[in-house]
Amino acid sequence: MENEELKYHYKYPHPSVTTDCVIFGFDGSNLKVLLVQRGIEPYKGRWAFPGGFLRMEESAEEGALRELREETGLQGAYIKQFHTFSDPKRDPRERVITIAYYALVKLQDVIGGDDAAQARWFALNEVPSLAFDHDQILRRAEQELRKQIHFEPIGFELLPEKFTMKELQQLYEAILNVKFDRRNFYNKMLHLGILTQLDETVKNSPKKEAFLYRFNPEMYEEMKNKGFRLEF
Amino acid sequence: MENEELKYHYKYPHPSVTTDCVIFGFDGSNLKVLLVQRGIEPYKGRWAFPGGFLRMEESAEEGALRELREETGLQGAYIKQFHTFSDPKRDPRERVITIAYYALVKLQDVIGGDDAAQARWFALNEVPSLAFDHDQILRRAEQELRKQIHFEPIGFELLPEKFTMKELQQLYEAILNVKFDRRNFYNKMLHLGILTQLDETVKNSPKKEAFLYRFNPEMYEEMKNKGFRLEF
DNA sequence: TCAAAAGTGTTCGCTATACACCCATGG
DNA sequence: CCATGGGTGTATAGCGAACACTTTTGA
Repeated sequence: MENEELKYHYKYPHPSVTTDCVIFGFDGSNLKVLLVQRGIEPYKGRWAFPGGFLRMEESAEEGALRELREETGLQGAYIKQFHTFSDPKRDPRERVITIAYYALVKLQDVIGGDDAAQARWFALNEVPSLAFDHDQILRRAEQELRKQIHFEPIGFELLPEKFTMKELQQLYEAILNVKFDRRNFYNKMLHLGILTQLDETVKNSPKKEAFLYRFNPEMYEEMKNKGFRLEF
Repeated sequence: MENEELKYHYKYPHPSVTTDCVIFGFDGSNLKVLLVQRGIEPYKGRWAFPGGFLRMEESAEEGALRELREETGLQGAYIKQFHTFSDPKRDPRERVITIAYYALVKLQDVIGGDDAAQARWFALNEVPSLAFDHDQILRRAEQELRKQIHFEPIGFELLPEKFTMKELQQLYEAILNVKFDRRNFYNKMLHLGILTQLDETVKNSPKKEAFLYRFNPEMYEEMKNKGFRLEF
């Protein structure tokens, strides 16, 4: 018998279970996703999301965080489970169910941290055709991110500690795929009370100096208890 | 060797995968969930959600629909996947990952359809302590249902074809756990344009006759394309 | 005839939107 | 000195929340 390595036995067939992680980043203007290039068949050479098999002693969330750490060096990023994909034919080799997460990371945290070569950031509108059903997973991730941002200021996970109002606006515009009036966006955000204006300013390149802001988590918690929604 | 029945072999350990279905119904006043009583250990005698092992040739959605049909006789109900629970210790016997769905059903469709005895409707505030991590699953299902109803008029899945405005209001109040001004609720719903007022009236029991309404899916589709949100 | 439930309308205030103005800086 | 970008303010319209009135029916 050829199967001496197959030492785990079950009465009924069991699927394999993986986690996949759609990693979103923001470069100041556009949303990006981090992809890795597959080195083996199937779909060798095609790009895909970082991910891998779930270990027996870890939860899906722990598994997703572990994969994230292994493939990008990121520790304790914000991740959110958004869907489990279970089409019996989604992997040509065997039955594989994947629990999909999206991660929101600060771009500068991961630049250089990736093992180069096989990992690359892609702008959302430049993503090539992906391995497996990852095209579908990406569409779903975008959709869920868009929904999520109506309820929680998760956008801040994508920005550096200090950021300008313009960057914040461009982030929201990139996620929601709309344009806002600059002045109305300023007013709305300031009146929400979840931003702290810093004394520092920065002149990114253009003409006038711009204030830096910081996200204020205490304020946010306070407002969430009173009940509030981020409207856009 | 004692394990002649264990005819499925793998190189690495595989978890079991199940689907569980939180079935919501509405009796005109309160939200209810359909539970089944466990006949075997572990948690024998405790109540739990209908569910079972996923077959290798079906997707999770197909599996959830199959379980729903087998346990309640319901065909083609509205179901929605909302979370996958993967705590390694959530089942004391072995590693079991469950893909959880909630179903919205019209109460009268299932009354009598259940195999009696071991299936029962519980009002949400009368649910006993459940088997496994099903308490947690229920809390999460309620939460996700509440979120979902802001984006889609899924409430109509819980109502009969024809319903009164009061019933619709009580449904929203039950899901969101708030109270609305009756007159404002009328105005808002009518102006939304997704209701069709019928000529028929009904006097449920009280004093005056009440109009019946029907949900208008075409209108809804049209409005969804233009972009709209159900606000509450 | 009175209380309860249902249908319709009115008013007020907030806020989202559209838009105007001033200031600072670099070419 | 002017074009560009950043910060702040104002007016209007629309909508949600609060509330009033009328009608019907059963006790």
